[in-house]
Amino acid sequence: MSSASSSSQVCYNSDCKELKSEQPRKGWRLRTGEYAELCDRCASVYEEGRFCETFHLTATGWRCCETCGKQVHCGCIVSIHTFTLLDRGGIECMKCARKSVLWTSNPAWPASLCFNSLLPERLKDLSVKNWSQLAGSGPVPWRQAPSLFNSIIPPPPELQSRIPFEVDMSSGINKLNSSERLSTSPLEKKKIDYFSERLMNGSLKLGAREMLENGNAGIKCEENYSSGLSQQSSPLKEEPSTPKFGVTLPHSSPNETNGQTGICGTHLGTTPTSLPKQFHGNLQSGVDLSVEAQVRNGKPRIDARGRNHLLSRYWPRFTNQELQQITGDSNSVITPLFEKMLSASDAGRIGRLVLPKKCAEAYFPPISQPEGLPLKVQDAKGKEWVFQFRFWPNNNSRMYVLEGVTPCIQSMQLQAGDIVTFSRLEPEGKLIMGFRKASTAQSSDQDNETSKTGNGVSTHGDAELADPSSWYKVDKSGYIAKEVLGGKSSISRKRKSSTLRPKSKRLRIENEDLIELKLTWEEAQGLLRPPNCVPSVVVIKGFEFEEYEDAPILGKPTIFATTDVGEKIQWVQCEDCFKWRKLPANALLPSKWTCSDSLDPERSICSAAQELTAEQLEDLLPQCNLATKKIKAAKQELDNVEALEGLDTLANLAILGEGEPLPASSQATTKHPRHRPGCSCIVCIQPPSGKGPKHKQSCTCNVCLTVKRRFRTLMLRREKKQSEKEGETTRKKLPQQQPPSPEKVQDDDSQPCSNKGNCSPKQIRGANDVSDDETNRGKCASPFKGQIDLNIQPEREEELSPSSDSGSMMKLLRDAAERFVMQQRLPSSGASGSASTNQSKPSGDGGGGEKLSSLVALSSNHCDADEDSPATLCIKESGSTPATG
DNA sequence: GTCTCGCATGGTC
DNA sequence: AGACCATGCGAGA
Repeated sequence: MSSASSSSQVCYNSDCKELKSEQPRKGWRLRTGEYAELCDRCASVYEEGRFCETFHLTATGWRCCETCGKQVHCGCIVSIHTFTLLDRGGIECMKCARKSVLWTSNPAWPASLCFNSLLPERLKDLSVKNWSQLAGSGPVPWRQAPSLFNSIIPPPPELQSRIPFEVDMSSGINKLNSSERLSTSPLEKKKIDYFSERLMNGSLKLGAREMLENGNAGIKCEENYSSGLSQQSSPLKEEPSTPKFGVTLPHSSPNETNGQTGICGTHLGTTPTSLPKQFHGNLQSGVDLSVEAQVRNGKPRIDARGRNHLLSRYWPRFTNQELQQITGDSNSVITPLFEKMLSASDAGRIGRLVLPKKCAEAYFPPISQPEGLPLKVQDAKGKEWVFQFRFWPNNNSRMYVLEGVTPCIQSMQLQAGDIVTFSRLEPEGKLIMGFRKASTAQSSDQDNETSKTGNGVSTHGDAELADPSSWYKVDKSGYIAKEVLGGKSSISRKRKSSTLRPKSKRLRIENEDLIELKLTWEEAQGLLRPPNCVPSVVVIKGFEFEEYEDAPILGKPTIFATTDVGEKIQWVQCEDCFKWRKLPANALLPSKWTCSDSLDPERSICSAAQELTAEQLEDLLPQCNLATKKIKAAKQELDNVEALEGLDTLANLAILGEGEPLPASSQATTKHPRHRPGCSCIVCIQPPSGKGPKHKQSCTCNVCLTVKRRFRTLMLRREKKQSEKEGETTRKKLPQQQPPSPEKVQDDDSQPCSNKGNCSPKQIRGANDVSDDETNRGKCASPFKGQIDLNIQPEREEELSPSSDSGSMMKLLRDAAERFVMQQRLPSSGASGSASTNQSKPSGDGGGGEKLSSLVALSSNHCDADEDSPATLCIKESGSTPATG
C-alpha cells in the first residue's frame, strides 16, 4: 500500500515537521487509503498510543470518558477508535465501553445496521454526506485491514451490505462476534453513535480487535488499528489464507485491494456499469454489499433487516478467486448472497433444494402463494436455469424450496455436502448460482469451481431482483442478537465449524462420514482379522455371552492358500521389499508387515529370496489384484486417518451394521431413545471416533467386547435372515420334497430368545449352509443356545436387521458380501481344493473391480471347528459358506 | 410400479 | 420452547 506523503520528506504529522527517515514508518491510514508516513519519533508515539496526547493536547475535541473520566481525543482521525458515543450523551473510552457493553459486534456493524433504521435522520444525512464526500474524495478513501473478519464469523451480509464506509474489522471480529452478547439496543445505539460520529468526522474504521481485545480503546488500540491500516501492525493483515473482509469505498480501484476483496459500496450515485470491476465480496464474511447497500448509500435501505437473521452457515464465503471468476472480466459487481451446503435431499433426485428461510425471504422475490414463481438463475457456466421458487406451509411457517434443480445440480456434478452459492450480479440483478465442491469448500482460499458468470440477463422480473429492497423485510436486531453478537469465542468457532460442516447428523453421514466409511469399509473388508483366541463364555445378567480375548483387528491383507501337502498358509507381502513371504494361515499380522516380522528366520530379511515363483505369484495375484489395490489405496487412506484404525473402525462398522449412522466425530449419539445414562451399548460407550486410546488386539475394554458381541450378533442376524430367505425359496421350489428340516424347526422352537436376531449360529444356518467346511461346522453344537445378546433391541429389530433394506449400509454390506462371495473363490496355490480358510480372505479377486468385498463376518459360531483359528471373526469365503473361522 | 407433489415428522439449533 | 429444515411418507398422477 502506498503511503501518503511519500513524496515528501517531512513527517506527515503537521505538528512535527521533522524529516522522515529513510524508511518512513506508517501511521494511521488516510482517507485516500494511504498511510501517513511518520518520522520515527511520531511513529513511536503513535504506536504507543500517545499521539493525541503528544500532539493534539491543545486541539479541540478532548472529552472525558463518562465512565472513567479519562480524557479522550475525539477530534482527529488518529483517535477514532478510542471511544464510543453514549446514548445519553458524552463519550466513553473503549476500555470502559467494552466493560460496560461488550462490543459484541464491531461498531461498524451497528453502524451499517443502524445507519438505516436507528440513526437519526439528520445523522443519516450527515453520514451520507460524509460518505459521499469521502467517496468522492479520492481513489480509495478508506481501506480496511485485509483480514477483516478473519474468516471466522462473517458479518451478516445485511450489515455489511449497508456499511457505507470503510469498516476495519480486523481479525478481532471473531472476538467481537464471540464476545458476550449484549442487549442489542443499547449497544446498537452506542454503535450508532459511534459511527455517526465517525462518519461526521469523515472517517470510520474500527479497530475491532483493539476494542475487544484490549478493551482499552485507548490510544493504543487506536494505533494498531486505527492505523489499522497500518497493515504491518497486524499479523493478521496480510495473511493470505485468511479470508478477508473489506469494505472499500466505491472508488477504490481493484488493484488497491491489495489482495483483499473489498466490499464495495459501489453504486453510490455512480453508474454501476461504469464502475470498474468490483466485488461486493464478502469473502468469508457473508458480505452483502449489494446493490441494495450501494443504492442505499444515498438513501440507506430500511427494509433489509431480514438478512440480519441469516445463520452464519449461510453466509457466503466467497474467495477472491471465486468472486473474480464470477465477475469475470465484466464490469459487473457480484453480490454474494448466501450459500448452502447441499443436503442429501437437496442433491437427490427429487430436485428440490430447500432454501434457508431467511435467505429465501431476504434474497429472493417475495411470494405469497405456495406455488411461488419461476426464478431464473444463471449457473457458473453462464447457463440459465429456471427454477420454481416456492414454499410449503410448514408449522405455521414456510419452507422455501427451489424446485427443478436436479439438472442444474447434475450439470455441476454436485452432491450432498457440496456447497451452492447464490449471488447476484449487478447491475443486471441476475441471480448467480455457483458452487464449491466439498473437497474445496473446507479451504476457502483454494480455487474452486465457483461460478463464472456469463452475460445472460434474467428475464424474469422477480428473478432479476431489480429492486431487491422491495423484498427485504425483517428486523435486524435479531440478527445481531443471534448471529453477530456472539457469545464467547468458542461459540464463534463453533458457529464457524457448524458452517463448515453439515448441519445435521444425517448430513454429516452423507457427506463426511460416508466417505470415511467407504474407506474403512473397503479396508475393513479386507483387513479384518479374527481375534486369535478361543472364546470364553461369560455370564452377564444371567445370560451367557461368548467373549474373546482379542478384539477383531485390522491386519495386513494376505493371500490364503493351501500347500500341496494340505497345509494352510497365507502369503503376505513385505511392506519394504514387496516380496511375498509364507506364513501360517492362522498368523495374525499387523497392518504393516515386513520381512523382519517373519517367523521364518531365513526369510526374516528383505534380502532373502522370495519363495514364490513368478508363476505362482501370478496364480495368486490375479484374483486379488484389484482387491489388493483397493486395499492398498484404502490402507493408505487409513494410514492417514488413524482414527479409523482398528477397533474404532470395527466399532463404527458394528454400529453401522446396526443400521445406525456412524456418529460423527466428537459427537455423542443421541438418537437412541433407549440409551440412557449408564447405557453400556456400543453406541454409548464408544469414544468419539479417533479419540481415546488405541485398542490392542487383546483389549478387553467394554468397547472391544461390545464390538465383538455386536458384530457377531449383526452377522448372525444377517446370516439367519439370509438362511431363512433362501430356505424359504428352497421350500417354495420344493414344496413337497423338501419340508423344513427338522433341525431348523427344532432350532426355531428351541430358541429361547424370542428375538430373531439373537439366535444361535446354528439356527441361522439355513439351507444355504453348505460349504466345504460344513462338516466341521456340523460337528459343532451351537454354543449360543440360550444366549441372548443384550444389545438386541426387539423393537428395533427390523431396523437393525441386516436384511432390512432400510439400512443402506447394511445393504452395502450385503452387496459387498455377495459380491465377495462371487469373487472370492481364491484357488489355493497348488491345491486343488478350495482354499478354505477360517481366516479373512483379504484379497478378494476383485473380479468385478468392485469394492473389496470380502464378507466380514463375525462368525459367532466359534463352534466352527477350524482348529486353526477359533476366532470369531472371519471373512466368508462363499455366500453359501458360513464363516469357518 | 414409479414418480411427483405436498405435507408431516422429528432432529437440531 | 420455538424455529428451522432434512427427510419421510402418503396420495395422486
